[in-house]
Amino acid sequence: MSESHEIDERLFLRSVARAFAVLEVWSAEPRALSLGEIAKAAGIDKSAAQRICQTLVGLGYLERAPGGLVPGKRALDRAFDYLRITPLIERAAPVLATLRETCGERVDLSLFDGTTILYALRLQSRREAFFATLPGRRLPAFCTSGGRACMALMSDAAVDRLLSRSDLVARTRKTLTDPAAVLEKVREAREQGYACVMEETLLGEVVVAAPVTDSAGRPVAAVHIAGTLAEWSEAEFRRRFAPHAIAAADALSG
Amino acid sequence: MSESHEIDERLFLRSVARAFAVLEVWSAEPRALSLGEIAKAAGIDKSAAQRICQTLVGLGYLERAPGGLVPGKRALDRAFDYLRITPLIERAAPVLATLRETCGERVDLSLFDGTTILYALRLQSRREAFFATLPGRRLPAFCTSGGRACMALMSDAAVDRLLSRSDLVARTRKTLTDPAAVLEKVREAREQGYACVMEETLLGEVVVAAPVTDSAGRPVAAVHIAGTLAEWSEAEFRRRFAPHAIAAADALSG
DNA sequence: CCCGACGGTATCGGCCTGCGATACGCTCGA
DNA sequence: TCGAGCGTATCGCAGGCCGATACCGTCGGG
Repeated sequence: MSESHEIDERLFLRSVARAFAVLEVWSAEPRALSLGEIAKAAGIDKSAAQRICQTLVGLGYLERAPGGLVPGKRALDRAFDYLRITPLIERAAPVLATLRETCGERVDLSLFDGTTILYALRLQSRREAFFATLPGRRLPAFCTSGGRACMALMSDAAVDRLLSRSDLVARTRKTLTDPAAVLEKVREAREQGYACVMEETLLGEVVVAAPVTDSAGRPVAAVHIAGTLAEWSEAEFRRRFAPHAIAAADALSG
Repeated sequence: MSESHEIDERLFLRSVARAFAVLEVWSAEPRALSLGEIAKAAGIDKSAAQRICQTLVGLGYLERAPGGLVPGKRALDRAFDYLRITPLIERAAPVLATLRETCGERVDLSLFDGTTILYALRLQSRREAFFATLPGRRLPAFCTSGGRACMALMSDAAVDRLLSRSDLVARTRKTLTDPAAVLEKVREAREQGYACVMEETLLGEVVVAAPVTDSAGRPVAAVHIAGTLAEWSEAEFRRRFAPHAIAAADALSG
């Protein structure tokens, strides 16, 4: 995913890393897990798993449940800290609310992180029952509208590097997995100022997205507007909503 | 806050606990922090803070920012794991969406945790711009509608214990801080099946809440409906929305 | 019925890892 | 020109963590 910058291993705390490796087990296996399962999935022995889990339960980051252990409520506190401290989130909330009212479709703010995007704010549309539309969801950048919008602000070489580090696996039968094809879409987004993705993460879904930059002009996030092909044609959706996405993203940039 | 169950200290990993102590520093000091500040706030020396922060940056749980370090995006992934695994959240999402449509006011699902409640799902009303209405926010149980609704399902003795462990500090000039007065409100909630709190956490705000139980009948969460006194009288708000809160909470219980 | 596999729990000696004192170069503002 | 911060880097000692091992339940199958 994102290895940040090769950390000096002399200052690396193995026990801390193993504790987080334990917490991360549930992202691949979302159910109550036993000590043995945790140990195997995290690549540690049962003794270490025992010590780590006891500690994490004591701290509230894991909870005992019928059938084993599950993530604890403390995880929500840490996420809240992140959302509260990040100025972009605070600025984006009212902008997205307005956008949602104007457009009537689902609008999202996603954060650009390495080879992925991460939904931070999501305002569902009235008609769509939100299921699995929770903040914190992470998707690959290469096949999402927000990801491509962000890539559009990078050089072709940087886009190539990102794509080469990505796991280019198709999520639907329409997902583009050829790096050259993705790059072509990124170039189109660069020219238009927004990206449009059709059914590449969810069949029947059309999404336009515009990039949000930091003060140095680097892409850090994207504003998405998502609709369904049951109600819109691609051309009509682009024409109608792309300008709004761009305007909102601009308001949040810099 | 919630010490769960006194953990065997022979199996307690000090280095892991210190790493989380570092992460938790930002909940009291929501801004970019330097190593020295982190060390002082977490009660460790600068060397330990250096090693822990290097490790957490490498793992993505902290990020470098102008002026110091801030929480990292990985926190959102862990919160997502929690929300995805907890069956109550999944069941609650469509119920709250319907409730939001029916009532037109802000509706929340809060989780009952020790002496506090924790907002897990929040659907803002159309007219209110949401600011600081993020999931993950934690409030004391004693002065919130959801907290009192949950306490109503406990024995008086258990409520007393909870109140004695709580920090009974007023949030507004209307907050009840006398344990006996709070207990009286809890008894009222026990009789009525829901709690109503007026301006005790936010001036001008009225909230009704009903408790959600697990299969053993223990309170685990609450459904809130919140409005403003600019639009509603207490009596009218209770009459109109309490039945909906109770119905939704019942649907999620057991 | 007894066994083996699995659950969680507990113990312990030894080694390696994390500890914390210390020092360095840098950028501020006084 | 300081001194107080900042982040960074080093290093020997000590003791905290490691992981093998064992224990006691509860299953379900042979």
